[in-house]
Amino acid sequence: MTTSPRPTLTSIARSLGLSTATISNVYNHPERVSDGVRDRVLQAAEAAGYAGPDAVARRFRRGTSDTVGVVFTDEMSFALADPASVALLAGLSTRLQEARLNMLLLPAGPPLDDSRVSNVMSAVVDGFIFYSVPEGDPHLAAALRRRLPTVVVDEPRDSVDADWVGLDDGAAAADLGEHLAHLGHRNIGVITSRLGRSRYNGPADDRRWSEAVYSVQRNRIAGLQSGLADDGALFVEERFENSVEAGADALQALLVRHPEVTAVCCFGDVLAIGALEAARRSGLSVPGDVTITGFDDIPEAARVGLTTVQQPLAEKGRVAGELLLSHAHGAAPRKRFLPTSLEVRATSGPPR
Amino acid sequence: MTTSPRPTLTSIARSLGLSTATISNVYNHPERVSDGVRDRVLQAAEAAGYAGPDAVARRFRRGTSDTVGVVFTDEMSFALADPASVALLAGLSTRLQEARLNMLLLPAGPPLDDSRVSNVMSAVVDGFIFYSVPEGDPHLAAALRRRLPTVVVDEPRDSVDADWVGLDDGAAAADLGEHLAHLGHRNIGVITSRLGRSRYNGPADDRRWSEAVYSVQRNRIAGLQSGLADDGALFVEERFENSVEAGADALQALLVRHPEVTAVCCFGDVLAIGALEAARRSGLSVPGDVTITGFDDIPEAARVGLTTVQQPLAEKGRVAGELLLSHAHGAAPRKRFLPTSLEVRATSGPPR
DNA sequence: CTGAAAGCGCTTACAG
DNA sequence: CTGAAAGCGCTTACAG
Repeated sequence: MTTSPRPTLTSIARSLGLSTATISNVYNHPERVSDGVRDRVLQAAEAAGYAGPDAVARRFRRGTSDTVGVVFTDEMSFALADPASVALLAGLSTRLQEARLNMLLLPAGPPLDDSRVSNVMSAVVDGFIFYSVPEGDPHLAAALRRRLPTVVVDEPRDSVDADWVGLDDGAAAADLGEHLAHLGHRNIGVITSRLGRSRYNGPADDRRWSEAVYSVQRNRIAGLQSGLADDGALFVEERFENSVEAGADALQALLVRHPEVTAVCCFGDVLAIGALEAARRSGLSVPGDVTITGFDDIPEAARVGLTTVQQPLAEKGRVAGELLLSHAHGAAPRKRFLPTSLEVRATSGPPR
Repeated sequence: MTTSPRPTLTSIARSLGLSTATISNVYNHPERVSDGVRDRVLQAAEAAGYAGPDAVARRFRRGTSDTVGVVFTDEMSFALADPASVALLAGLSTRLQEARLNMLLLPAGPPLDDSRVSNVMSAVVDGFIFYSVPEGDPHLAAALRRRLPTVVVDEPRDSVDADWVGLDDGAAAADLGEHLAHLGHRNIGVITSRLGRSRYNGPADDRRWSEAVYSVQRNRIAGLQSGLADDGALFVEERFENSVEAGADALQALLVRHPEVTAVCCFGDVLAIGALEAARRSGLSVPGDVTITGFDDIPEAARVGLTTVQQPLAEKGRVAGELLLSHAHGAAPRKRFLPTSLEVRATSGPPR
């Protein structure tokens, strides 16, 4: 409205013939200021359109941001499309809100456009949560270089000098493998989201495995294998995206390529729900014609009767927040394993 | 590791006998610096554990934050529990990411603890998105006072001098009312999330309506009423939370209180999915015994065959971002209505 | 209760 | 290609 330059604490002080310290006190320590002065200041501020001390300047002066950066692998809209990551976020937000910290969402973005600059370097935060980024992620490296408290969720687990929370994916997958072996399955399909950095959809051959940078998937495959009887065989179908559509598509491809498959493990409930849809559309009965299992146990899993590996999603977020808040500089990295459990429901059964 | 004070641009400059301008240039305009100097600086920085110019100071100096604050009604974990708001967030993030802006999540939080301070006042942002906050929300008022570009999504629509994007809720609900009237329904139950600020679960009586501060719900009720034949009657059940559990619970209560009800409109798919569950558990067939409809059209709605009002959720987020980015100071507030459509699926039919 | 002054860490014209 | 210097808007001891 006014065309005069934006009002500042200094300009208010000058216009009133007061010191900046007094104006500052009106906003930060009102009890140190006399009522008369306070009212005059507030009134003048109102008139000048001054909404209080500038947020950036105050943060700068204070040296703290009361904000935590949350970094996802690539586009945020992908992360938000999976109820599993959203549940994690919800748990994290609960813990951070208790500490009156805000969450800054930082998409790690596609590679790095200009070689050196990451969002992460310029983010105004007091710490970072990294959610499931690949090994050797440059954003994570950048965060670590800033020497801000940093917690990694899920992956990478071992290759990084930071606190970590996640699952024993190998053991969880082994349980699942045993369940399937007991039911009598020998030829098992696997639907996994991306193993490597490059966009690829198709069967995961040795080359894909050799460039795999997502350790969670690697550990699950190894676990499955170990949980199956010795004669169990795994046929892995990879999709770049973790979506219902990708799951549906992958199931089709898998059954065409490997008709001998009697059970399909999806490394995420969202993929499994897609697989279930595809099976239904193809007229296949589940688990009669094919057993389908998931991972995560999102709310919809129970509603559709999906057999899945339950993991405490919100709790994982809460623990991530806790690790961040209790971070001690220079301490050895802490690794927190959360329990999983196999939820056997209606989509798994013996092969025909 | 080092116990020396945290390195700064100035300390690096001094240790190298260079000016701060040169160090700054190494990070911000590397092409202006000779290779030799750049290498020396980078090496010294590495050795000193200097990760580049301090984010807060740089933001302060630049006067911009490259960040947008997103404000929800109360706890963030509630917002994240509804796929509808998550889809909105995803759409918003898409648009903001294009503009290389980050998202800061700001829970509006329970009332205000200390009377004057809102998260919103101290948030380091260049603008705000408010998502579905009640009329007279103090956080929204605080944001407006900061004179930062602000966009309101859904509500409040009219009482606020800010850009807005949302639906014609009245018209959408009227369509739904007509659909139900055509099918032959006369006694319609409604399940709505909170109407007022106070925590209340039960039938929405006149007192509740008189203190209603969420205009979306008011408009939907009015629309439903107008879409129904003159002899149509509405029985409204209110729940404070917008969750599957609340929907299930509300359906039970509604059918006990009003056995004459043959159709139930839920003002959110999440509530509807809960209602569907409750109906199934009670052995009621849908739509044979009771018609159930939703609102939003989240992905799960199609999968369970829910008749619902479709709204373009991600698009709404994208438009919100667009309005924010194209905000012109002092311009008249813009109001963008997005189209809705009635998706008639399997959960609605004629009463028996 | 109020004020004078330093300084948080940086970037940006500008001069050389 | 490099440097000297101003200044972004604020808060905090400290003195009075």
